[in-house]
Amino acid sequence: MSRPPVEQSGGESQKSLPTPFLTKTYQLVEDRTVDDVISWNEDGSAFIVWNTAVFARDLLPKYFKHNNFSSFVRQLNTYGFRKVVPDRWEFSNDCFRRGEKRLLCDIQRRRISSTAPISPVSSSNCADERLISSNSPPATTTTPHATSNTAGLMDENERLRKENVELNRELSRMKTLCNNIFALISSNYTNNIFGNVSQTDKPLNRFPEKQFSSEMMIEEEMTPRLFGVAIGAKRAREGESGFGGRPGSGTGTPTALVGGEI
DNA sequence: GCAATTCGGTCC
DNA sequence: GGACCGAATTGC
Repeated sequence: MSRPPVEQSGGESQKSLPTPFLTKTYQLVEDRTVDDVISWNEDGSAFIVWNTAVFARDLLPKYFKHNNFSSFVRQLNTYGFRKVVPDRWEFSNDCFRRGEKRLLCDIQRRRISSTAPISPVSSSNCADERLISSNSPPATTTTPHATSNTAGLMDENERLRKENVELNRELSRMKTLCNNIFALISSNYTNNIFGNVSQTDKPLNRFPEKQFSSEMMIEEEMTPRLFGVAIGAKRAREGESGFGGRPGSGTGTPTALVGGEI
């Protein structure tokens, strides 16, 4: 573990070499022997400092000339890293990924105290991507520097278009899933409130008989809900005045349902 | 000259 | 209060 990295002085240098900070940080994250202190996240898109105290005390001095965690974080911010999870020290940069060390070359330190504005031509560099898009993934196999010309921009545009289609598809799936959840909750809730419909033949994982259309989804969205159940909406049943029971009193509480298999 | 480090400020 | 940034300082 933990030999301080050797500064690259030669090798493949048609690109600008990553700065020592980036290479050292990458080695730190890669070092499997300190995974309990700092490691990649599950998908390798970010790294996590699990123990900031140990990290600052034991690891920082080995790689840097200080043991100040806030200085380390300051450096990360300078290189465009973002803290991505509120309750833990997980930092992400689109060009800082497991197994993609060569992408480090595309991370650029933000200019400080210079009067020169950020170059508009090289705005596709990952370090500045936050100015444009906070979490778009890096270009896959094409060299990121190619995006500085028109063809590159068109490629990027096409890639984003495809990504957009895929995300819309995902959104649609999620809406359907949510709709099913609402329907399930509503069904169970109704059963609990109105009449003791025989519980024996109403297992929890039974999906409702009725199909939910997109119009119903819109209606659902327009209707105020409590725990996914529309409130203030007309009920088909007579003789009931609004909520007759307490939602929490039944077995169909949202937490119980959501916690289960859908 | 530039990167690294530190301190203090701003913003939400 | 946490996350991030600006600027001054330091060191190579």
